[in-house]
Amino acid sequence: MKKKSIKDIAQDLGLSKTTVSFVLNNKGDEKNISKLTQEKILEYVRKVNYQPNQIAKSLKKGKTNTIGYLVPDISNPFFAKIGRLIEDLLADRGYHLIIGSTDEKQKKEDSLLNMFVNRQVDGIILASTFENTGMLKSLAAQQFPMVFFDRENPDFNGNYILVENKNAMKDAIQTVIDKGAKKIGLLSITPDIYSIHHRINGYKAALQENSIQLDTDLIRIVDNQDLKNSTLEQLRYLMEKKVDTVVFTNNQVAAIGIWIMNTEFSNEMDQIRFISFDNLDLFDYSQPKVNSVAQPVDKIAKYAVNILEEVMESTEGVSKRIELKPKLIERL
Amino acid sequence: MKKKSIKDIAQDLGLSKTTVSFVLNNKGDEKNISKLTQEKILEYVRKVNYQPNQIAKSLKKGKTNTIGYLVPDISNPFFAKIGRLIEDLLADRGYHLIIGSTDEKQKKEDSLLNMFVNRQVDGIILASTFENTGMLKSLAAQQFPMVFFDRENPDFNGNYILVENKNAMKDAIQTVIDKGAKKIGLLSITPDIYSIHHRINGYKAALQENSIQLDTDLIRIVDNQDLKNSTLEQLRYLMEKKVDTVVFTNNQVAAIGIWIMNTEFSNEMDQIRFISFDNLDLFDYSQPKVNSVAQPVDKIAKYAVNILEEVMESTEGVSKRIELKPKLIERL
DNA sequence: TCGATTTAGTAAACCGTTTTAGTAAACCGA
DNA sequence: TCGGTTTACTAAAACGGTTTACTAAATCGA
Repeated sequence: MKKKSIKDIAQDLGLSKTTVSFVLNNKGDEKNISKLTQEKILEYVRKVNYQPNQIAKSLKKGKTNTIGYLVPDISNPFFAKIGRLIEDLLADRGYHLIIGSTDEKQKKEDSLLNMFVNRQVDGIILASTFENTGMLKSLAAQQFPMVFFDRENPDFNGNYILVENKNAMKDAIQTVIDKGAKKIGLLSITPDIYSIHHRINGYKAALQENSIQLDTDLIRIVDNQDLKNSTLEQLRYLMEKKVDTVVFTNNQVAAIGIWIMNTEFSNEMDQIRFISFDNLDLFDYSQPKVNSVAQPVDKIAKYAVNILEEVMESTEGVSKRIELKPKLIERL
Repeated sequence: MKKKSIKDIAQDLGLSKTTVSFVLNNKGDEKNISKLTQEKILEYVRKVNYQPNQIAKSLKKGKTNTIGYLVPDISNPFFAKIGRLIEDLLADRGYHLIIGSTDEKQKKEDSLLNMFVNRQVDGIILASTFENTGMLKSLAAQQFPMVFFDRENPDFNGNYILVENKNAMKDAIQTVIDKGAKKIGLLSITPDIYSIHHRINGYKAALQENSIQLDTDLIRIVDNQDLKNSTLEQLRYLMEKKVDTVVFTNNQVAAIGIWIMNTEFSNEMDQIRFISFDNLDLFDYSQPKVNSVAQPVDKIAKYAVNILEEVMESTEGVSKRIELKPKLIERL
């Protein structure tokens, strides 16, 4: 018994496809289909458990009720959590999520964006690398519904859900300076990412406000291609320089960094303070204690979905920029 | 400049849709389209950056190149990680992932499965709750390509990628018994989940093999609806009973459990050993040390994709059951 | 040079919906 | 009883591709 289509149902009942379609879309009354016929159709449909083919529907309507979620890595707890929140918010509105992880690679990002568009997604929520934005520019030119989060490209007009990276980082660092920190090292992935760039600016601002001489040697960038070894190397450098504080600019370096501290430099741990942008569950357990900046993931998800919805509905281009305040969690 | 369709291209070039379609699908030579015409089409297509409408393609071909990924919670690190691995494996084969989180709720699971089917996904990879499997049974009856992982329903014939829950749990508990553990408590989410059930059986088997009297009072089940408070309550009970070891049956209870231990029972921590099924990053940092059972996520993903591919290609029903060995990580 | 074959294409049906533009019959008021 | 309105429905086009079944012209072998 293969799947029934509207055509089959119409045939079985001696009616036209049109009539069946009207009734199934609750337009029976509006279109003057008799109660009797309506009931007949609905009952039959129930009986054979008819399920409409969404693909056919999408083709005709030009709407797939699918949203693309494009992030560097869906298994990164930050992106996974926001993904889940967005999933729930969208499900209530009848949308579902198709995912793509870019690994911060521009080529992957382009090809995934292309994939999304070919699949006729109704909108995209994304944390873009903003490298070589050809594809994005073309989408923006067509007014394709998109909402960016986590990262910004100021040259690029669009909808942004961001957090106050600079200020939050500055405040976080102030907490350790208040406790006597003098030599503060920083460990980061590439500052090409806009949010990271701003966090580093926050670091610099904190030093300046406290009249601590900036030593650019203490800003260590790890190699994304070889995160583990590179982090070890850079941490070793900071340890040799006898820093009293290590600042991580995102959860990725923080997780690996603390793991390496625990395994390689466990005897120096108690002299050092840690700060991380992004909160991780493990900070609630980790030896050493870490002061962290927790991003307001619920709000990010909520704004992203709301604004995307707005963009999809409006005809003229929407362009909003929302900057949320992260929460500082002090554990030191 | 709106999107060009094959029809537009054919018109622009004074050719038929058929010819254009043949060339775009690399059937030019096979279908005897002249090199000249082929080149003309390809060049024009490149120039206007034509992108085929996948929805139309899917409708005609009855194939969407989309796989459903159905799990209790995509933001659970275990499911997020496997999701990411599957995403990559499938991307190589031209497939993409649409996701759904069930929160272990049968109703959500059913409606998401339904959604997947309506959207004509080509296959589903899922960790099912196996509660009230009406929808699943009907899918299985239609030979719908599905691969289950993490959970099993022995009444239910299908493809399973599992881990040796019972043995792995037994071995993990043996490590603490060898170090002198006598009174071992267990904290778990509902044992209705098959994998959890087996892990608890492993616990029982370990006690039996070591002639430790099973005290069912030390098996504490937390309330899924109110995880935090319930875990606190159950841990308090175990502390009062003066257990020397606490066993967590999955990452969820482990994460919350250890957090509560750290905050509420920090002074009793050093007398207690911990075991967790599922490894978490935080175990590499956490005070106390935790012996954990790490699931072979790479293998799970690889097998899931390979077998799903096999099922999708074969006409007669495939039914495989693969049981993988988890890795015991000793930190105590 | 003639019939067969090859070359280079095309028209139209189809996938499963939605939607526009109808129509035939019943009803209704004057 | 006749024209208009309402009721209850339908045929066919459309969405954007793929595929089957054709055809006209060129080429080829004997």
